[in-house]
Amino acid sequence: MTIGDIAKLAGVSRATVSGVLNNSPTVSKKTHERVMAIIKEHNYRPNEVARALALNKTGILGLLVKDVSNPLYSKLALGVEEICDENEYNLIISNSHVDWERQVKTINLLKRRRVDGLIIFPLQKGHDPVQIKDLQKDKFPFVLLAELPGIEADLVRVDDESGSYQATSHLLKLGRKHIAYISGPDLALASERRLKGYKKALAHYDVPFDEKMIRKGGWRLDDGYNAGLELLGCDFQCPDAVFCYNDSVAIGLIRAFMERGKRVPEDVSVIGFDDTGVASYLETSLTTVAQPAKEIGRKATELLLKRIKNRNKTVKPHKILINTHLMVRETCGANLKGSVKAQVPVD
Amino acid sequence: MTIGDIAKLAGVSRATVSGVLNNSPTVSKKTHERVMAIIKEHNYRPNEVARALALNKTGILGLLVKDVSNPLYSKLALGVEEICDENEYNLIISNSHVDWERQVKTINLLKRRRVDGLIIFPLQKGHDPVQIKDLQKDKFPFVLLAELPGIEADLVRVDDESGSYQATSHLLKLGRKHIAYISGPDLALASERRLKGYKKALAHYDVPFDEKMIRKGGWRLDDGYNAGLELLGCDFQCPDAVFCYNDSVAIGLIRAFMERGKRVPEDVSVIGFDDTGVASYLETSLTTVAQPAKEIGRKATELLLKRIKNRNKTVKPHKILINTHLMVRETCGANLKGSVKAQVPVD
DNA sequence: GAATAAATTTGAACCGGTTTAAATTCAATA
DNA sequence: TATTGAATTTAAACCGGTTCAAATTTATTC
Repeated sequence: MTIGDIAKLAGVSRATVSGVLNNSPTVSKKTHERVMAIIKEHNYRPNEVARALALNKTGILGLLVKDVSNPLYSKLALGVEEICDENEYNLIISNSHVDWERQVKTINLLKRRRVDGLIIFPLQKGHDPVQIKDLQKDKFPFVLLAELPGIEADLVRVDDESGSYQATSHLLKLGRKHIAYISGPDLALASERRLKGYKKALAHYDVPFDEKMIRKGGWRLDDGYNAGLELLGCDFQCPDAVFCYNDSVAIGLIRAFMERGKRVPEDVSVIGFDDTGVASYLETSLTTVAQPAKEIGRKATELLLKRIKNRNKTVKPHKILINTHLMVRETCGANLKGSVKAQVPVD
Repeated sequence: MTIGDIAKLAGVSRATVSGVLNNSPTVSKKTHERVMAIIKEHNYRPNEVARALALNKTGILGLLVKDVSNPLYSKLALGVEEICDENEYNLIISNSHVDWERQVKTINLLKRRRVDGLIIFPLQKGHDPVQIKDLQKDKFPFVLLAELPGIEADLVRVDDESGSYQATSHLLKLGRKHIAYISGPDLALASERRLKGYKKALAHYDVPFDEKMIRKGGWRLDDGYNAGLELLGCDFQCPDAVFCYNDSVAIGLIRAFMERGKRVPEDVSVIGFDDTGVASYLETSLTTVAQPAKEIGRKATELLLKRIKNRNKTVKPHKILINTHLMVRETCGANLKGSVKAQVPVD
């Protein structure tokens, strides 16, 4: 069934059928109804590929993240999808798997497919992001989900610094004085920003900054576990609170502490980052800085759609910072063991 | 840049450029090189939309699941993507959000987009799956990820019965005699199959089946928590082991038990289902029946690609059952508290 | 009823590729 | 050198829509 078949059946031209499909005001009510009836009867659905070719617009967006099976990204994808849905867009999701070559190949393929725009969580550092620069040169609509040094483009990300400031302040307000920070992987700019927020909070509460309280972590449970052991093995003042780069690190660290007889939160308060779901499932539920991933996805998509509308115009890049939420649970010591419900995330 | 532009620059016809792009053996080596140079020089990339229209093939697959942010589905998506990647396909992921209307709309939109095939986790029961039947009538290539009563189609799913049999047998081998089963939501056929495997194991070990040991659960932490309280509140023999519909239910149940002074695994063994990631993060790590979601995704995609190749031929439906893996951790009582590494999932 | 204006419909070109029969070029053979 | 056959290239049609100037139909006015 093509538009031609319908036209023949209805005894009109293809142009008229096209008009009917697009609710053009120039087609008469009578023809509209007659043609529509035939369309329904034959269950005809226009070929979006042909439409895309004619309109130079596919109605498809591309989302490139490191790994959708990371809850942070899948929640984000949910937000993207929500806005896509409202605008009759579809979404192609691809994973870079932290492989530079895959990032390049994927972006190229999506460009060939003529997606209307891209949302990219770019690999940072290590290589020169030529393809991203090319996108910019070609005025191809895209939004970044992480900063890329030297590139001024639309960007949506969480406000790491303020999130970290909040978390650290919370610990300080609970009376903790010796707060350690377990950093993320070397490549993460976010880790640096969180360190900044941490320092800011210390300064604000007149607590001296101690270099020894900064430990190299990572992003996996192991990294936290090892960092925990390291902290315990030192001869200096053991921290009475730890702020971790993410939840996995926090959980690993807690395990190390528990194994060595340190109680959480009685002896040591712990706060994580992300709130990707595990946090509330733990026996002693994890206090953490929640990233509203879905919200990030929504905002990024809205920004992208705007950019698509103004494709040729030169609008200066927008940078949107999304606020985190401190999810106060048990490991920080502020809450007693609570009911099941209170600990389950809402979103 | 279009194929025509390149043709002009190279002083050949569009057909020749097309031949070059597709490595047609009829174009001479000399022309191939000359045209290729110009293509590279101008960084020309063929428009896949136009190609799709001409070839009647988009190179895009659709994946429809309930919710990608469910780790089970996002892992599955990863497997799908892997095979897509190998075959230069892209993947549109959509979520039904357990909403029948959305399922209908999504399938229709993806058909309009002329995706080459669909992988569908269909909503079960409740409604008549007309669109799925339509797909079948139209010989549209698709693979299901869950059974649909009355529909014979390509299907890939986990072998619930054998997984459940394994888990129950494991508990029996550990000497447990009073094993409860907390079921899933009413609509899940999987829950029924797991019950079957449970019964089979009991029978095999000559342990009498007790109706009172079957409890209605669900799929959320709360459901498990409530089921746990219910079990404890009864006046009959309290179970010494519980097999749960999924990990969330298991975790909820464990929480209820712990709160009432029952120790896991000392007093009660617990086994979950899915192994979606939380299991290994718990203080007492959860023994669970792992669904190899990625593998399911891979197999489903391979099956779909085959179906696409044989689009017009009538190949009888394939039904592939994927084996589960029993992840023996701590809550079943078979393992002592182990090292961190042993508990972290591999895939 | 003719003239004119307004409403509706349509033919043909276009989007950017692929395909194939026919035309052209090239090389080998007589 | 002319002939023949193979290798290469090309023109034109096609995929299934949209668009818009021009043609046609309908309605309005005198």
